[in-house]
Amino acid sequence: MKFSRPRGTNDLFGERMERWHDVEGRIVRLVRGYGYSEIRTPVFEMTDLFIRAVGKATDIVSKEMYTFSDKKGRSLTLRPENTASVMRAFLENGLHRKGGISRFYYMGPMFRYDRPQAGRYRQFHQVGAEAIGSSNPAVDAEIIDISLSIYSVCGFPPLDVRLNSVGCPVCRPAFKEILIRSLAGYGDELCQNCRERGMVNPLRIFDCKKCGEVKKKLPFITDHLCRECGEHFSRLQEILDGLGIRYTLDPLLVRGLDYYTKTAFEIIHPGLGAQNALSGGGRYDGLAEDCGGGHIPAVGFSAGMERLLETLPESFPGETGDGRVDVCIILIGDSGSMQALSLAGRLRESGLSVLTDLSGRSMKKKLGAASEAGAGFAVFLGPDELEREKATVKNMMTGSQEVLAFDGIGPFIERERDNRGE
RNA sequence: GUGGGCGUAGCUCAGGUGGUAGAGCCCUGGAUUGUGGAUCCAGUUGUCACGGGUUCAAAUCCCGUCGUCCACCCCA
Repeated sequence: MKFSRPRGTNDLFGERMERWHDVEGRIVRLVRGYGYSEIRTPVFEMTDLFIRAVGKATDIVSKEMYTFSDKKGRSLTLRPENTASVMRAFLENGLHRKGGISRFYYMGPMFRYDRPQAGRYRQFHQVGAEAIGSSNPAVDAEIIDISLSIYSVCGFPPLDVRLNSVGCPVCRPAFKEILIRSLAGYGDELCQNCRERGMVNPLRIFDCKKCGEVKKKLPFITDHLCRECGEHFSRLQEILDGLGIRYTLDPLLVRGLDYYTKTAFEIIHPGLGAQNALSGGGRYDGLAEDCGGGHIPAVGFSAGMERLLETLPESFPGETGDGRVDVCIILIGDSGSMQALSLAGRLRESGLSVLTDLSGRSMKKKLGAASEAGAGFAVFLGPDELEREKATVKNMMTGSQEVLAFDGIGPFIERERDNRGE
């Protein structure tokens, strides 16, 4: 084979594709139940949007973007995440003028140039939701509630939410100062990497897996939040408590995108290996302004589809399973293709899903394939039938069969299925 | 970007210390001339990832490349 798929991408088909659809369907029903409507934004945007929104110094922007120039020399980038696009679309379409809270969900491919690994791909898929236009911590709670429910509707046992507040432009810079001062005392104990990034973004040290000992001794941002952030955070916890939503406070939790303010959360799963985050999200009250809009507070989350599918529990209540095809029309002999297709069309009009087998293989193979496709009925069309303008209909369950005129096949199948109480 | 394991049939994998490739599943045909899920019989399937080197001889040893998996890192 001359061509292979680009590194870190996947071909989706067969059972996996079916399960994907099933999961997507459940999630869509769920979020629509919360009043969220779908938004689809382009898979590529002007590069500057991501630089401004996600942050120049983040790993995503500095080394993971698929950036290219179009024929007019404009710099475009395949979206590494979707929140920036949703905010851009929100502002560009003047949706801020509608007032109230705008609630959107999205699903689709994202692109990051990373070394592929368990649960990490260069093209991966996210489903997420954004609630734009409110600073009420109750909306944060709604978002956390939804992101947890995604897993419960897919049959997951209750998962752990790690929760933190990352402050805002008022308190975070002050905390950074405190942190940097504190870090100075532990210079030799930090790993090489952390010593370097300590200058650029000291908060990221909390992400490091090696510097565990030092992390415990550092000050926590939650002890240094400004009045507004502190109140928001404690109010959120009250609401979550009241709703019975369980969470674990994690003062070490930080987010890798610069736009986050106040609430930050992550849902993790132990079965994923190193890439253990199933979903993550938080508040981004400054993003609208970064994108050239006014002050518009917002919260959202995003979940990785591949990671969800890879950890889907055995108990996943899969949809009906078999029976995807109602009827298989089996042509016998080498004439009559047209009649077979025409009959299939008629049956489809009556609402049945129909597969045709016009291959020259053996009867045994054709019936076997029909059975595997889950067909409840096989319709034989051979020289005898064609001559009499009839077809033999076989009930695959009972094995009984009858010769019927073309017009009678649809009603017959319906009757047979009713008898079975379907 | 760094490190390690692995690349043999469509799939899962055998192929001690070098001698030109195998099994199961799948697929196809038959036993059953136009009737499935079982059984039995027969058959097809390969640039042994790619390129180079060592050798009379390489799937096997060496080097490189690519892919894949895992970890670092990062994050969904």
